[in-house]
Amino acid sequence: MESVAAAARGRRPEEVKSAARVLEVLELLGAEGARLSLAEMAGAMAVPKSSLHAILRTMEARRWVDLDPSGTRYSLGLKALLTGTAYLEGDDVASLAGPVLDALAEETGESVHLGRLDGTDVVYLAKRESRHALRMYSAVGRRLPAHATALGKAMLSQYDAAEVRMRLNWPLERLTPDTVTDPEALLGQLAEARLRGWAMDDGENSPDIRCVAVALGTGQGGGDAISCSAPKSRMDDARAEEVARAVTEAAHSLGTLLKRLGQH
Amino acid sequence: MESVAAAARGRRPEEVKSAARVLEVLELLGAEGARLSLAEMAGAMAVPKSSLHAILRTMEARRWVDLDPSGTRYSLGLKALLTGTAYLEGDDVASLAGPVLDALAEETGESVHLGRLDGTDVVYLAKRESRHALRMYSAVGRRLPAHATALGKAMLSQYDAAEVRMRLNWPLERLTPDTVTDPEALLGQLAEARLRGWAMDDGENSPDIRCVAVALGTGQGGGDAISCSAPKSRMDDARAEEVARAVTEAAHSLGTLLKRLGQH
DNA sequence: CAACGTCATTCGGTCTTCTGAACGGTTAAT
DNA sequence: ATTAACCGTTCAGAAGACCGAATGACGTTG
Repeated sequence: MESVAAAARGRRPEEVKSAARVLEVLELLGAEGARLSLAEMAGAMAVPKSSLHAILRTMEARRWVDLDPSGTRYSLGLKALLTGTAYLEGDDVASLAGPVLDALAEETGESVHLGRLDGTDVVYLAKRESRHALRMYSAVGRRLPAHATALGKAMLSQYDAAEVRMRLNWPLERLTPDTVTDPEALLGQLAEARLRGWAMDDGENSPDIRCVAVALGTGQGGGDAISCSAPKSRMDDARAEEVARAVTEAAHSLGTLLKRLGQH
Repeated sequence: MESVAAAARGRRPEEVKSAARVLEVLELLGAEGARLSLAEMAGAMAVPKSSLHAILRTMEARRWVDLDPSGTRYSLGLKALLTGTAYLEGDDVASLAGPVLDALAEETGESVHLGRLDGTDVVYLAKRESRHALRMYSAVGRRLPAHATALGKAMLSQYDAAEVRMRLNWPLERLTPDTVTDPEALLGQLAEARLRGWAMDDGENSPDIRCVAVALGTGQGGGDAISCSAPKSRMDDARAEEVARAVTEAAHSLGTLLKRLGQH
């Protein structure tokens, strides 16, 4: 008894338990397709059913989660809609990026993304879909490990090797056979990206997709980057360089817009 | 002492306090522009600063809220992005509506919305912007009182008068000089909308904007509707009828898609 | 320069939530 | 029909969050 209490007292309770659990529920329902039962969620979160039950009732009363007609499966509720779009509206980069992304998507004809580095992950802030039938899957708000994406490598290449070693989670997670997991190989790619000004991903997070990305100059909050993705069949090396020029130009023009905004 | 405890015991604690507060924080930061200090939020929510402090620390650690460099103003964090888009992805209506809205926006050249009834409010699920320079402001996730929007009236017109009287909050809130707040006038408009198949809003939530809406046949979850909005200068009565035909057609084709999905 | 206003933050006693086991309901398989 | 395996839900003891006042750190104003 004593030892457990002492251990718990040792580290300050920096977290409010039920607050953290509310957030975990939202992350879980957001990540998985949704449609989870209370017992499934309790299992996934390693939380007693009875505790989660009270929390879900609170969330349901406020319409942050919905309950199936059957009363047994939870999904995100209508109130959850508000937060995502509100984040984007309040963000300078995301709200200025719209026209720039439109133009880049128009020029290249391929899928275009704006991403932000968050810890070891890249988060998609905005996208424009390719007009081709064959295109990559992605969604605003979704995360991928930074080391396996062009966006992530473009942003990581702004830091020096020591900093990169500290920021990433070693060993690196493997998503496809082509994911770069060797530290030296990754640092080599980052150095190369720094020199030439753009980064590339060659089937490292989804097979058959190649992607080219350029970081925005503004080091604001860890960094943002713009990318352009296409199936390998439409992105050979020559085409990649061509696309890289267009992406660089887009990143530069967005960077200029942001600087102008910063000076009022 | 006893009386307070007894009163508290009388009603079951249906809500987990800190869970509810987390949600309130998200709603507050989502609704206001954001950038609120701890003291401001504590004031707005009628919660002690010290209690809110612990909750905000939890939310910040998990990146659901961000703290200014100055360390004194909170805004929504990156994790908040996930929920909104995930809700839309998991929703059959919203995910099927894309092409239908595209076509309607193309055909009319005006702003087009998909909305859902939630209590007394309409929530925007998706939008397509007008190609005209002069256009209405709106955002996915935002709410407006149902009685002051074409979308809301289209959905309310599916219920009978008694049900409508129960569902709305009386007296009706006034948003503009033209907002209909008289019960009989509103019920009259709903009856008219039911007969002709579409509802109209004439500057009732934003001055100078007219809007035409049609409910989807599927009574699924309170109801959804599609609308088309334009400044009065581009939407006289004749044009409104023309637009109503196009919106009706779009609503019908989306309804058909949904029925097909329902039958597998 | 000092006094003030505002801000986030800490601290211990009290009250709430959390918890694990038991309950009643529904569906599926035997 | 009976069993079994889920589901959500309840309850009283135990653990932890909540609260108000006091503190420290700013930046601003007189």
